[in-house]
Amino acid sequence: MTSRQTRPRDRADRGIPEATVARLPVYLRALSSLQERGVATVSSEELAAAAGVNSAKLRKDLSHLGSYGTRGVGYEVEYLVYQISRELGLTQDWAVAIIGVGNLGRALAGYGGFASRGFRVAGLLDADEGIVGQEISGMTVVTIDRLEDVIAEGGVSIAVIATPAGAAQGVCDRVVAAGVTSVLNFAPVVLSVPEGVDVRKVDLSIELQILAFHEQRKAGGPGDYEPLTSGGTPPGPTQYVEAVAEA
Amino acid sequence: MTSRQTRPRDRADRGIPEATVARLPVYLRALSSLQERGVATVSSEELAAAAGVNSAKLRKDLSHLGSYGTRGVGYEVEYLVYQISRELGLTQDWAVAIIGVGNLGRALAGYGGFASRGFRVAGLLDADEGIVGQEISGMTVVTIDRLEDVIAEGGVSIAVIATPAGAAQGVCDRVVAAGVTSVLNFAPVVLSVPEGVDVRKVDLSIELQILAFHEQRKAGGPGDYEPLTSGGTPPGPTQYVEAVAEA
DNA sequence: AAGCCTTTGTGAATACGCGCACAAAGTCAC
DNA sequence: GTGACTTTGTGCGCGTATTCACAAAGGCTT
Repeated sequence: MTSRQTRPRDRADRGIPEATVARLPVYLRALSSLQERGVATVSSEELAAAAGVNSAKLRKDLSHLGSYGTRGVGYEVEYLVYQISRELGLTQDWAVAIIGVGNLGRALAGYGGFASRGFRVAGLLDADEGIVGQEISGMTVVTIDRLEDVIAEGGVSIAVIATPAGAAQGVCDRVVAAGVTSVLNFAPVVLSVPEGVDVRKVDLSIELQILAFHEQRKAGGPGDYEPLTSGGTPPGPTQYVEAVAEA
Repeated sequence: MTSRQTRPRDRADRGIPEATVARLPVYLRALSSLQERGVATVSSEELAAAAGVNSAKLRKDLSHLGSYGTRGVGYEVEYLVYQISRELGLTQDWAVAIIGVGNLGRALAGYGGFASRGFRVAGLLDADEGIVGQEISGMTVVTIDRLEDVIAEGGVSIAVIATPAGAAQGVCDRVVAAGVTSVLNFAPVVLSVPEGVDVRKVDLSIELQILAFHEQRKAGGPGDYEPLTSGGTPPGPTQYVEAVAEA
């Protein structure tokens, strides 16, 4: 799961609910796919199926952008693509800096989904001098020392943090000080940022843990194992791992 | 953002709300960090701050697991770590197969957060014969032809799909047929699966698009650009890209 | 042992999101 | 031009999530 850390409330948001915003990219993807197949018009029912959502929800989401459908017919694919892109701000291009060029940073640098949506990688930065200077996906890795320069010169407004956990907060502080107001964080830490800065987090192991929870449920649930002290107070310094084996 | 595709409703869930489940891994991470620093006891206020949530929410979340706190004192870190781990099913270990060993698959294979949470990578698979046989993070990449074998022999119950979009649904069908009931999908497509199978999706470009939306808002919003035909009906086959330049 | 102080656990109020179901609006056939 | 049919846009009710605020519970000091 990913979560927003900042802006718990902000309903001067031009009225578009956060839940809707989160789904617009999904609709956009489905629409692009239809467009490639030469489909000109689509009904809410069809598009909803392609996006994996309820059709009433889809219509309500789209209604927040304005009335772009034709009753009895559906939505014009190309027009809708444009309207959603515009609403999401994808008609302008965004410069992003990727900080941390480990395995994940490399994967991100080569990810095609960025360029195709108007995101331009303005810099790859790393602290490891062994990596600095390497060529990754056609870009040369720059030393972290030049972070502020890269942000200023590239007009970077979004930073992607793919560093180890320990380095993330420090990097975050620096990019924010350099004027970045949106951060996509892959490091497994909760970043703290000043008011007005948006942070979104992607955490691979959290997703797996949520799946494990449901998987366990299907298999019978943790109820198989009784609570240690039935009902009661936390015991002293016990090895809880042993307790599992014992049950 | 990541989203659940299946199980829109399932309130025989032992009563633990989905929103709570999604936060438990975050608490667990914060607690582990405290544990490393040798902290024995933590108040809901402190832990909530570390996890980036409201303290009342934290307490209510934890109350769903039972009463593991001591009034006037707080929660015993080690005990809470154990209880959350147990609830999430992390006290047993889970075998996962990673399908698709591109940049992202490689990053996932080397991700330390898996092993430390009880997730064991039982196989790396790819369709590209040029990659099959390579050694990645101490594992040999196996051909996708042996997918069913790897799943059966490794006792895999969770599949991680990191293939190109076009291959994802096919791979998904195969892993489900082979008995996998939880799928973590990194491919930019909506997977369709039978009832009873959980799918979670992680989409890097969606996260960026959501950030772009908020970033645009801060900068003045898309209202700068007027709707094309003010108020009205979708026009014919126009180049909307031009329309932006014109505004 | 009594009282003060801290912190939990939860009732109650509020906000939010979802999906049904239907009226309004438009198309298409004849 | 008229009527039947399709599909949008949305009012409404329901369940879930979030937050506040406080009583109950326990520890600690004297």
